[in-house]
This record gives sequence, C-alpha cells and structure tokens, in this order.
Amino acid sequence: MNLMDDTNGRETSATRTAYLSLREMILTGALPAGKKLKIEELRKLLDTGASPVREALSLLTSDMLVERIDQRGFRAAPASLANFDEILKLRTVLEDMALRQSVNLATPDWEERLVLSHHRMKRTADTDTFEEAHKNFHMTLISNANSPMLERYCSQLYDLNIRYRYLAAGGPNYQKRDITAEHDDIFDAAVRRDGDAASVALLSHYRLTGEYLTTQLAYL
Amino acid sequence: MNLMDDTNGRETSATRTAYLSLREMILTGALPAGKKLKIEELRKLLDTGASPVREALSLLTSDMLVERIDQRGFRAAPASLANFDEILKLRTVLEDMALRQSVNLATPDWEERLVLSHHRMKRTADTDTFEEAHKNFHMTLISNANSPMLERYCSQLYDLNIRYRYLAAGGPNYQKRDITAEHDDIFDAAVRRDGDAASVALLSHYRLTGEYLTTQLAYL
DNA sequence: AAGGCAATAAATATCGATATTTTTATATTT
DNA sequence: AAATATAAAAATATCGATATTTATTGCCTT
Repeated sequence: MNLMDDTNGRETSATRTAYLSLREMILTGALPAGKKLKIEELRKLLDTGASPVREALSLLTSDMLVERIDQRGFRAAPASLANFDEILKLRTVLEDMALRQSVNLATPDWEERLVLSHHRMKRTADTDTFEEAHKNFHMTLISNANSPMLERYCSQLYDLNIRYRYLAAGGPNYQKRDITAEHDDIFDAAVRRDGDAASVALLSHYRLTGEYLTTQLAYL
Repeated sequence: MNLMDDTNGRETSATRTAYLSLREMILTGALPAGKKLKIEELRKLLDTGASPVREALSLLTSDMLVERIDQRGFRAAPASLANFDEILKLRTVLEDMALRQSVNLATPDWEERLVLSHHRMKRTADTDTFEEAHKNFHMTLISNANSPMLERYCSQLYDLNIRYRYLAAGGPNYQKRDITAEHDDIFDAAVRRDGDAASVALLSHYRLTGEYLTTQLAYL
C-alpha cells in the first residue's frame, strides 16, 4: 500500500499535480470546452485518488476554466465568441491600467527583469517553450504595478485567452504578423519609461491578435 | 448513521452550507483576517465533515477571501490598507465600465428590476437585511452589461469591500453622509439612461466611501 | 547559554467505502 | 403513441481512517 518510491518526483502534492495536468488539458483542448468532467474518469486518467481530482477541479473553478454545478459535478468552461470578446475587452482595460502603473513605478530591478524576459522570449521563438516565455514577458511587463490582485486578474485572463488560440489553430502558431516587432515596440517604450507609448503598443498588439482570432473563431 | 431528518432544510449540500457560513464569518470578521483556518476546528464549529470544509475553503479561495498554502493549509486572507486601496481602484475601473455598458444596453425589463431593487433597498434601511438589498441594488445596476465575467469580478470586489466596512466599524453602520441621496443620484441617472451621469455619481459614491474607510482604517 | 538535532505532537493530504442525488431506461396508463 | 410514474444504474457528495508532512518541544553538544 505504501508506494513511496514511484513518486520519486518529490516535493509536490497530488492535488497540485492534478491541477497542473488538468489545466494544461483544458487550455490545449485535450479536454474540450463544455465537456462534462467526471471524477472517476479523470481519476483513472491521472492515476490518482478522487480527492485530489475534486480539489484540483475546485481550484480550476477559481481560474474560470471549470464550472461547478452544485450536486451535479463539474464541466470544462464553455467557449464562445461572446466569451472571447469579453476576455479581450477586460484584458485591454486591465492590462492598460497595469502596464501604466508598472511603467510609472519603474525601477532598475524591474528593468533588468524585463530585459531578461524579453531576451528569453526571442531566444525561444519557434520552440515549445515559447508559450511559457511569452506569458512570462507579458507578466513581467505588469509585474511592477504593485497590485497583486490586478496581476492575478491579468494572469487569469491571459490563460483564458490561450485556450482560444488553441481553439483557433489547434496549436500556438502565429500568422504573418510581425509579432516580434510588436513585442519590441512594447518593450522599447517600457524601457524608456514611456507609459503612453507602451500602452498604445500593447493595446494594438491585443487588438490585432483579437481580430485575427475572431475571424478564425467565426464558427463558434 | 442515517440522520436524514435533522437536515430538514433540504435542497442544499453540506459544502454549500459550509461555504456560506465561512464566507459570512470572514466577511464580518468572526474569522479575523490572517487567521489560520484549521480544518479540524472548522469541522467542529460547523458540525460537518472535513471534506465539505476543505472544499468550501477551496471555493473561498476563488473569492480571494481565503489563501491556500500548498501542503500547509488555509488562512483567512490578510487585510491591509494597500489591499483596500487596490480593491477600491479596481472597483472604480470595473464598475465604471460595467455601469456604462449596462445603461447603454438599457431595456424595460432591466429598468423594472432596477426600480424594484432600489425600492427594496430604501425599505430595508436600518434593518439587518439592508446589506443584502444594498448589494442587490449595486449588482442590478450592472446586471445589464451582458458581461458575466465583469459582473463576477464586480461582485467579488464588492464582497471584499464589505469586509473592510466591518473592520472599520465592527458592523455595517454608515456615517453622516447622505447615502440615500447618493444612491438616488445613481438610480435617477441610470433610469434616464444617462451613462455619464450615472458613472460620475457611482464613482463619487465609491470615492466618498473609500475616503471614509481609509481614515477609519489608518491603524491597519 | 546558544544553536542545532531528534523525538513527539499536530495538522494536512489522501484514500477507499458508503450514502445521496441525479440521470437513464423501462413499464404503465390514458 | 405520448406522457408520466417507477425502478435501475451511474455519478456525486460525504464520511472516517490512515499516511505524510510540517511544526513543536525538549535534549544534547559545543
């Protein structure tokens, strides 16, 4: 009964493992939007107990990636064009605020973290760790706003958006747009501490992405 | 073992009951900010099992009323002036957006719900159901924005703010300000579908409340 | 006496089993 | 044949017990 050795990947709880796996599966579409999430199924799929699965699903509810229907279990949050529009609109408002605050409070330390995250993102272009580096760059941009709740909302909305990228393309493949240049614009403005310009560049970045995804998602 | 009769208040799960109780206790300060929330204690306090308590705490994490520290349990979210300021700032931005959208999409049905919620709030002034009616009024104001996520954020932030009102006063007692007049201003502007005026009135309402609470909370 | 180590105590996380509720399938009645 | 009631099956919610992990206390060494 005590299989302590097969969990050689120490220092992590079953709940956390389940949480990360399920999150990944929902973001990438392995668990499609709207799908009923049966505890027993997931338990077998992840090879763990029912309690960690339940708790992981509860946590995903915070992230709005899972819906909980009292007494009737869980399901992957449904996707729709309306929902995508909502996410986009909230994102623009909140990230605008966050980025301006962040630039406003600029410090050498933040600047260095920004340079680093920007560099790493460029380095990982076309690799499968780009997704991670990309999020890290965007989060670093707003990480100096000194507003944990705002950052949390932005992070949440960012993740929700990822799902629509996968829905649109079946994977994180960007189109002809020069994304790199767009990122550079945001980065440059931030480093020279021009909040207005940074915000304009960021919003333009989101607007373009939004328009592209909207056409791709027309069938939703 | 089957005590089916003592749960005569049917149609509710143990988790939901625990969730509501704990939420109330945190909002009113019965469970003070920052306090460690031990499963066993709460289990006895609420006279229920450990699973519902655990799950309720997970749900409260979504509401940012409880913090979860992996492998080290839960605690009531800490309170601070900085946190209060953050809530206030986010609230003004998001409710401004929500109210404008709501007024913009005004319909007869919404108007009627608004009239009703306003009336009920005035009726319950000085009773202990005022709190509920007050929240209902504010939520009705933005309920026509057609943006579930935005509404959810606003609702969350509203609740977080309640806690600071209790922290400031030990109870929901307002001060000399003519709150009723402030509410009437918002209400009137909304009904005559003047989004700008409604937003100005609402933000003024929040700003005044914010200033009052800030002085009361100086010791935090 | 201060700092660190070991043993103990406490609390959390997880599991497996059971009770409840909801859903599905079947039969009965109009 | 359609609609409703009933029975069976499936799934969720809950419980109680156990295994792990973290925190505490006292003891030993320097």
